[in-house]
Amino acid sequence: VPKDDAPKRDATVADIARAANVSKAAAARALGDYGPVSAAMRDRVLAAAHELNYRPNALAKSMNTGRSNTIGVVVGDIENPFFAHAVRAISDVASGSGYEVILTNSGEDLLSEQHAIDVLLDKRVDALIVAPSSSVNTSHLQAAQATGRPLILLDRRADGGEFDSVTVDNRGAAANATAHLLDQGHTRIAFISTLDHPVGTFSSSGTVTMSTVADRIRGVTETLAKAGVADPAEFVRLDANRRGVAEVTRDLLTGDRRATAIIASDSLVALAAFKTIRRMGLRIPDDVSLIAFDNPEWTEITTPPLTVVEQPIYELGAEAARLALRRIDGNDVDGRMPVFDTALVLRESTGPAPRPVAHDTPERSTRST
Amino acid sequence: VPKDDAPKRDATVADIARAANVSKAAAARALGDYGPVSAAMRDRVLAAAHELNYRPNALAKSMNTGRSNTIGVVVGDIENPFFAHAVRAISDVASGSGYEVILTNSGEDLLSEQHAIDVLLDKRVDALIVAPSSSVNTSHLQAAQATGRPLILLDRRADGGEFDSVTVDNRGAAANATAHLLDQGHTRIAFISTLDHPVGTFSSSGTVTMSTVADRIRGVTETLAKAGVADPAEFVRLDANRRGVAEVTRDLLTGDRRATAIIASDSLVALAAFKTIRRMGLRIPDDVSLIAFDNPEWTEITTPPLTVVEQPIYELGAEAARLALRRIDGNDVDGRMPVFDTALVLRESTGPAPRPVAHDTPERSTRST
DNA sequence: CTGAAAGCGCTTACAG
DNA sequence: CTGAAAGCGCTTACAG
Repeated sequence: VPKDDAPKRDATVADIARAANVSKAAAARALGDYGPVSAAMRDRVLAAAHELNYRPNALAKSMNTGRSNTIGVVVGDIENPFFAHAVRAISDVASGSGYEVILTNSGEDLLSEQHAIDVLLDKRVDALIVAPSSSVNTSHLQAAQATGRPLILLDRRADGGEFDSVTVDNRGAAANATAHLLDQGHTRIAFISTLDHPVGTFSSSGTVTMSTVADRIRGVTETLAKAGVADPAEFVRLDANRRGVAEVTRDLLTGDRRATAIIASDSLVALAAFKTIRRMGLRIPDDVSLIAFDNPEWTEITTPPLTVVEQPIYELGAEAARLALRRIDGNDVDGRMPVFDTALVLRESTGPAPRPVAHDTPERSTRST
Repeated sequence: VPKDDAPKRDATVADIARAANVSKAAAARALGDYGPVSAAMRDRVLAAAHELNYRPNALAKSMNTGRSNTIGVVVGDIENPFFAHAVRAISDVASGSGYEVILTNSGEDLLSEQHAIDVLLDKRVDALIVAPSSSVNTSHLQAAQATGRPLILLDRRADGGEFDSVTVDNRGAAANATAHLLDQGHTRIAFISTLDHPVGTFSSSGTVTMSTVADRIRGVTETLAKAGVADPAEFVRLDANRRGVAEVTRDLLTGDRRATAIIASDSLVALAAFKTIRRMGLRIPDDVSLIAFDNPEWTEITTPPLTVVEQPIYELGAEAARLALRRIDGNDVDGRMPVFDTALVLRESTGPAPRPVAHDTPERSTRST
């Protein structure tokens, strides 16, 4: 059997050194472009490297330098356009500085998130960007931070430590949306989110562990309370993940005390709610007003186009990446917790609240008085 | 200065061995769970590891084992729902087998793609899944394959080698869409794609380097030719990336010989075309029929809902990942080039071709009999 | 079952 | 500028 069969093994510096007839150290210097090498020697080494199809082993390099030029990212759901856009921004900034991104999906599950972070840490990523599924259960975040590697929270804050975070003013955003609806005469304003929340009516915001959602609920309920609405959290629904957005929407819009407006916590929820409203034969905004968090392009071409809360998603991701890079470089960061503003984009899915007359609803009338 | 300051350095097997008073080899065996260890020793080692917050260095492990438990993925654009969905599938399958995904965006740029592949190869990924931006310029793909690591092409084929690929029957899909339009009386059927193609009318399919697009063009033009349409490629437009979908759409729908139907090569193109058509004051499908490749949920809630070519995207990604894993395990694979079927989902954006009367078009009439 | 040694492919001091 | 040696943190044979 001839030995020039298949070159299964990758060429190494040693191979190059041998082929170029120089010491390993010299070959390594020429290849890695560090330390002094004579032009002649460099040429010989590079030629040999090219000849043998040399590819440096980044793993070996990382072991020595202690840096992997990699940023680990953990998001809730890559398929949510919000995260897709943010990840794109992170990738752009990272690769602009010679870093690669390892992406992981937590599915908004705490255990998956913990595992993902462990794996990324084991791979010795230089920094971690994570959208934590819980702002309460943060021992894994603290552990990650304890390794000394930079950790930046994306879109969500967390308790139990001094974490860098890049977020949006969710409370203000929700307050604005709510105020807009109040202006139009709405008081029965629903908020739908797809947390992995126990089925049932929302009781106190103390149980809401995702910071974005907690902030938005606060924005809604505070604004309603200030306007004199008796039970501001009456139409807050957080169990859309378990029950399905469709069912939650249907319930909200059926019965005696039905909601006249819905705020959807992301574009996916808005889409599902929109479909359900249509299927119920209700009109937007005549029967129900609808506001969506996030502003994907399709919200402009529905009938009617959607009123949305636009978030600076790309900036959010880009800033998280920049923060991470600065931390990696050991710089003490000033703006450790930037908070971006949102914009309420008024389109046609919001309108005056329907007059509170009992119209053609097929349910039995059970009003005492 | 006290030395119990900050434990900057990560704990290593050596540290654990020292703390547990055993040999490095024994500690390594207990930690790595390979080789024989007595229960007592294992307990002592594990306790020490826990105490010192030991995290195995996956880099070091990879150097020895030659496997990184990582799959490198290169897509054209993470923000395209097509790729987001496919990547999700890849992640699901990969993490189900203990693999992580390193994601890279090529922006459909050949140089970025080459660079991305180089970096991933240097990081010693165990396999590569790439959606090649060109099926002609494939030297980097051949080089990647020459390293011996599995390479699976996603969504697109490539010349110049025996590449595994997971694709869809694009020719058939386009043919079906075209036939449907022909049935409705359309003959001036446009196809719009956002390649980085030189501005100008499409001439011969030989210049189209992306296999999916080339296949779709073939599907359209062959079907038109078979139906007796004189110049089947007359309304093929591949320069939407440079000129913008809006401008291309406007041109197609203006003038004497205007298109009566448009096939959009992905949901992003469809969205832009839809907007433009509306802005022009044209009705869908009365004035123009529209078919989109891909079936994101929003296509159901536009007015009218879109007729789409649905691709089994998740299956595509999942199968690519499965193929990669099988290749990693050294199994010779049977179905090296699975081709999935698509489905034409009829909704309301396609209808009878408008009667060929000269209506209220504001341009000068320059027909010489 | 346990330990000492060599090696993975690089980089980092340190002498010539 | 050049080379020999040690080391990064593990795993892999190989003797006890």
